[in-house]
Amino acid sequence: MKILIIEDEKQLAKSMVQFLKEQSYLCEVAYNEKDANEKILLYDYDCILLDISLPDGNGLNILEKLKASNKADGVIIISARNSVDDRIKGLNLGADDYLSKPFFLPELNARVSAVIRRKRFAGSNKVSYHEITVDLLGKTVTVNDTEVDFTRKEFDLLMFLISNKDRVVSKNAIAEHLTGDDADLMDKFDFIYSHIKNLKKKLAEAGCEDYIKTVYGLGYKFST
Amino acid sequence: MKILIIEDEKQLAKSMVQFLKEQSYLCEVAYNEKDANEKILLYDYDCILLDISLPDGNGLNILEKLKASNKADGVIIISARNSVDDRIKGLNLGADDYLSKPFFLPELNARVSAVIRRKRFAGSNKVSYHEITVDLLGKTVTVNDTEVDFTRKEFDLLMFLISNKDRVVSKNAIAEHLTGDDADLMDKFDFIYSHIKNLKKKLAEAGCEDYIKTVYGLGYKFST
DNA sequence: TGGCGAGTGTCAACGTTATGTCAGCAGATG
DNA sequence: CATCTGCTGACATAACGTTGACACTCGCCA
Repeated sequence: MKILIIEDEKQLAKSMVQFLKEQSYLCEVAYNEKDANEKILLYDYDCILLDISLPDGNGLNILEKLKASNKADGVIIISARNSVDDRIKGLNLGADDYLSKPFFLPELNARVSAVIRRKRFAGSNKVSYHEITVDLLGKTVTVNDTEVDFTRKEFDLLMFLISNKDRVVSKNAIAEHLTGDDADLMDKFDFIYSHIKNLKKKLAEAGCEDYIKTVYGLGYKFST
Repeated sequence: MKILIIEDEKQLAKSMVQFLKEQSYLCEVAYNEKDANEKILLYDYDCILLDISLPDGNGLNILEKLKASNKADGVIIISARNSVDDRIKGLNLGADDYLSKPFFLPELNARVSAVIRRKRFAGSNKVSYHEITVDLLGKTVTVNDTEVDFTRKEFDLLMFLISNKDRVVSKNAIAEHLTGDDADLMDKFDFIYSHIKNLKKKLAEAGCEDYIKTVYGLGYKFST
């Protein structure tokens, strides 16, 4: 189990490392954004402890990058107790959890192991549904062994629907998922209608009709 | 999405309910352990907000019971800032998250939706009653393996009746449940007659007659 | 740099569905 | 029987979803 600690307070970072090592985790530390980005490229961590308030840039930037490359899973945000907004932004950006400074080390441990436990059940890089296969890493979709082109938003939307197959996803959830956290878009659903429309169209052209069902008053559901 | 709030400070409970209702969650409140245990038996909640320090017994008891009956998933512990030990105990007992008092309501919301989002990946959520099966996530109802279409209100109503099976539910309770908190509708029952009528009709068409019984002067009862 | 084009979000008009209201009738109650 | 409660179908309308056309943005390449 490998953990990345992104934290500029060296003393704190040190004691975290020491403590987590005792729990037999492998730890690496990044003291700034640049450092962190490099490490993230090099290795897939099981858990990332991210201090939101770094000196050389907001930690949210890192989180955004993580999310963009589908690695935001397993991130625990660490923040000063008063920056509630950042924490909420972080959670909405896909962070798994957060911890307020100052915290107790046993608490850190409880959270880290909870996150790792959770990630185990997350699964692989390909998601299939009948004749549709989505490759998360390659960002491609194949229907009956033919590759179909989707734009990025369409891809994200399809992903989101498929990974929630047989469940109704609310438009709120979709908006949240597609925009990250663009407050302006959160309560406007027109753009969702647009994407749903395009997605349905492309799927239909590929021979997949009626997979996306609208659930009146609630949202959409991917099912047969 | 249904949330149970276990909290003895009535004023706080009230503002939580108000806020969460705005986010379109259905809320119920229990002010003490006894009350809480009863409600937990009656319904599967999507999320339980549990104040650890209740007057009539430690909230951890409730959590232990929840865990014993496999319902600890989705519990968010609420505790006074200083009782760190309780929080750690809670997390180790399987609670999903915690929140320190005092907290900001948007933070509550972020955590609740995170917990619910997480639960989505746990597996489907179904409730059965004889030949009727209700899929809460898929928002579908199957009767003898045939899917039956219900509108949202009908679905909610059916859910409410089933989750109170064998008990008389007053029209007041139904109105409260269906409208959220629309004061205009609270004392008008015509719309309930309407929904009951439609519900009965659709159930009858699917082969389920006489499940919904009228209790003159009191309300309705779902039973065989 | 400036212009092109795909990708995204906005909008208005329209079709669809759900939901509450009502008036009158039916059934229960005492 | 008088009264109160509940049932029903028809209806208005508000909420919702769909569509196509369009405007804006942003990366890309000349």
